[in-house]
Amino acid sequence: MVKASQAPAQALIVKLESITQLSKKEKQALLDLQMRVQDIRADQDLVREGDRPSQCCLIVEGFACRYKFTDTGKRQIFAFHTPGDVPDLQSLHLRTMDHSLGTLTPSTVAFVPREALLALTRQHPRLSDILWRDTLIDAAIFREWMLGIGRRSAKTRIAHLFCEMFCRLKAVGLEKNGTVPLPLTQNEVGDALGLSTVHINRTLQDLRAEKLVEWERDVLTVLDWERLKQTGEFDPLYLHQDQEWAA
Amino acid sequence: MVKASQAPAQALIVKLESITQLSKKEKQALLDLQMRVQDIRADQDLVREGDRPSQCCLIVEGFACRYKFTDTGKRQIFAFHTPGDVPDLQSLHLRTMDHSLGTLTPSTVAFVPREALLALTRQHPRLSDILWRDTLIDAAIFREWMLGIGRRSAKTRIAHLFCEMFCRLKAVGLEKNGTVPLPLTQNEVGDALGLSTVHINRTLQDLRAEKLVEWERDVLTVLDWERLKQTGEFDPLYLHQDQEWAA
DNA sequence: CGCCTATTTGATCTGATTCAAACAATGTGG
DNA sequence: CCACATTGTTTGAATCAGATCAAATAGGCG
Repeated sequence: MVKASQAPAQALIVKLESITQLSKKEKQALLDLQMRVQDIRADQDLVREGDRPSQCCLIVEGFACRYKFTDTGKRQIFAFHTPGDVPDLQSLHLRTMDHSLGTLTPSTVAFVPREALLALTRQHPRLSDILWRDTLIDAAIFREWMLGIGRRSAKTRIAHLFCEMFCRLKAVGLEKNGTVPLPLTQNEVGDALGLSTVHINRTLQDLRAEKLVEWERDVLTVLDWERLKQTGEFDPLYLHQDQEWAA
Repeated sequence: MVKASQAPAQALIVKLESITQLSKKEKQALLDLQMRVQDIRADQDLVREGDRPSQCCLIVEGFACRYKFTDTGKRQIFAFHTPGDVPDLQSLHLRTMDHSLGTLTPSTVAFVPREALLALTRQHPRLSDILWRDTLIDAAIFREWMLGIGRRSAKTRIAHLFCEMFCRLKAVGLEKNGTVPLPLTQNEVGDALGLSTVHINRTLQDLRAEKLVEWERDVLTVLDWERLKQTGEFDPLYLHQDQEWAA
């Protein structure tokens, strides 16, 4: 039981340690965090626009995304989330959800009471800073996506997304010789990049033909990092993985 | 001297009080905040991508924006900022700027040392929460813009921006019978919405013809709020002006 | 095997871009 | 106070990146 309830916190620790070193005491505080772990099917909403959640979701395993629909029924995906992420950390300080959060694959999710997290920030100001920092990086990613959607070509956008996901997954130890898990459909990528599925498909064929990446059976393989980076106009600065000031 | 140095903090207080009530002590702490006030010309950068600022900017008067260029020289504006905003509050926890911040009009800006703000968050956890909350609202606005750029038509996007600016300016007391200051060029609006200046101009003519708004000499007049809201698919939820949980 | 979901292809259409130039407003120096 | 420069708005015409519609193919799985 103890073991089972600690694995989830461990995912969070790995994620936060990809940002900065944690003290023994801080790690223990995270391990002591009250949480309810649950396995969830693919394509299930964890929180919905309009909800007033009293808990936050920690992705332990699987992929999730945040999204919202237009009045005319078009979906925009704002972010993809991977193990260790707390996609709705904003619920700590914003009562009502202005968008939804759902799983993309079968996932393990740990629900942490808002009150418990709030108490954590009071008792550990440094952890508070790190969590704040995490939401700021989240925002930086939004901006970068915005730049892509608003000003970059389809090809650049897709290459950029691949670069980003590769870096982020690598940071939490999910990269394995040039390969990361990326269990998304072309439709989902389209909704994330503001493009139609058809156009994603065609552009993907370019990228493949140019031998920059392979993307099959939910696994992304980077064949030529340098050229992919260049094609995607990718500069990882905005991911703030440098760790400075995260102390 | 005292008076002059307090006016700037007052702008911040007004802004934060549009989010939640502040105690006397908290207000005093803000008034005591160390800051250097400066008048700045239009179109000047306050902070640049790559900078490692040791201070944050408080807009006391005027309009500013955050932006970034594509490798091919296209600009995306991420946000417009108005008096009371601290557009680069993220510098509190992210060392390197991943985008730039510049004035749009002649402005008065107060520079607050990062250390002073950091100390403030340590001494006043509730102010810390409110500032964190503010950065989360910032992120919510990014998401909404993303939704617009990715999935909405030009007309909807522009109408939406007008709605948002109207609400935000009203919240800080800058609305005057259906009118708010909006000193932007069509080119700037284009760069914010991911559209060309020409297309902005043509779409604006539609909006005008439909008698939804007037926008002349830097002043936006809303003629038909209900239909403007509807055209812009505008739901102010994402601005989180409700004040709940901001305590 | 047969169902369901995802990918791929083909053909056509369109919202928005681009390029180019005219026009209007505002400010500047002589 | 006017000529002129500068910046922003408006118009027109041609073009294009990406959307849409429709249908075929391919995988995965109970």
